Amino acid sequence: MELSATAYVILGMVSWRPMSGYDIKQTVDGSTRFFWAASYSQIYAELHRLEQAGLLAAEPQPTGGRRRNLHRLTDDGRRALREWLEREPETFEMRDEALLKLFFASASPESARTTLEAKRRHHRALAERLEGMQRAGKASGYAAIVLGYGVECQRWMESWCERALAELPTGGGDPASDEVAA
Amino acid sequence: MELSATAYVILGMVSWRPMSGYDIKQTVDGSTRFFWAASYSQIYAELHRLEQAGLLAAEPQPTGGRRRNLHRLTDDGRRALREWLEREPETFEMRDEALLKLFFASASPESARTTLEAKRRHHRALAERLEGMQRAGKASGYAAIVLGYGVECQRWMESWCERALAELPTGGGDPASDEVAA
DNA sequence: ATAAACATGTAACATGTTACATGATTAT
DNA sequence: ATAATCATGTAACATGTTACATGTTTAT
Repeated sequence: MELSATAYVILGMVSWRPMSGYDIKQTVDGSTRFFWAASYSQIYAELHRLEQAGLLAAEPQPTGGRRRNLHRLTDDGRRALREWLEREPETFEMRDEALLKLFFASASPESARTTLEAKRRHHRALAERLEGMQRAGKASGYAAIVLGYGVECQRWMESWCERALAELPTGGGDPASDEVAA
Repeated sequence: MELSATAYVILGMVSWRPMSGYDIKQTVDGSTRFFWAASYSQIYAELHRLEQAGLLAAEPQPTGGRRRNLHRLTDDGRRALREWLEREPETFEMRDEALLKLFFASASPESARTTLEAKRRHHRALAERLEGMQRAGKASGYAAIVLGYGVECQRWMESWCERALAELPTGGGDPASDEVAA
């Protein structure tokens, strides 16, 4: 049975404690979002699929008249999570529009500087947000290790932008004619 | 008129020189692939759309009986590319399955080490490939700047994995109980 | 001869986002 | 009262991948 990586995000989250779909979304937004996002529609759809596959069990826990389903791992679910953890990670993707713009900047050399400045601001803002989470003691254990990665990675990217800006030729000139050999 | 970022990859590529769809795919695979990938189906579909929108013009250039279309930027196409370059970059995404596995490693603590080792190997291999491209003088100008980013970024990630491995508690113990506050 | 590379496309599928739709509870 | 938050879903759309389909030219 093939599961999407997003399914494993859900299995991993409920391995900590039983959660509702809403809880999962909040926790994803406050943690894995920076290296693995998920929307409500995806979460609720996966939740139903995992239920049907017997990897999760739902317990209705209404608060007054407001319905709520608490999802918990079944034994099969815990086994599936462990098997996934023990397989080699496959997906590593980056989509960085700023890098793309810098790559093609020869079509508008003045854009290189503003693109790099925007990228630097982006990484700084994200780094500060993640540092705030560290200071607030939001994460512990492996989650804290990954949070540390996030902070350092964003700071590295920010400082790279600073270095690149310093090395950029002033006056809008081209850093040698640009091209990639096919 | 809203264009996808992949459309701008195509506009950017043909801004260097007229190319066929096949050329574009080869060049993407040898360059932007690491921060912006594109498949043949996407490229040919976008090519038709850009043609229809008047941003590209196709020139049939068959080699004997083998058909081939050379695509070049129109004035509108060059304008669209420049306008895009001058707008703020928006998309910055990472999908890192290794980080996800590390994040949930408390469900199988022995997996943390093997996940980190796999991630380290991945970054090293990619860094070496990109360094090979640098040595081969594959890129110049802005493309070379971006290639430098790729190399340094992969090396940074590799060295982070080494540090994390060194700090990982031996014997499969948990680095404090893990959790993220909602 | 044969394989690799050149060249263009379609169809089916998978994944993921945004907008829409609904309704309850809690805080101001 | 009213807004924010909790809570669950559907529908339409956008994006992107893989497999399939076809045929030519060049290198071995």
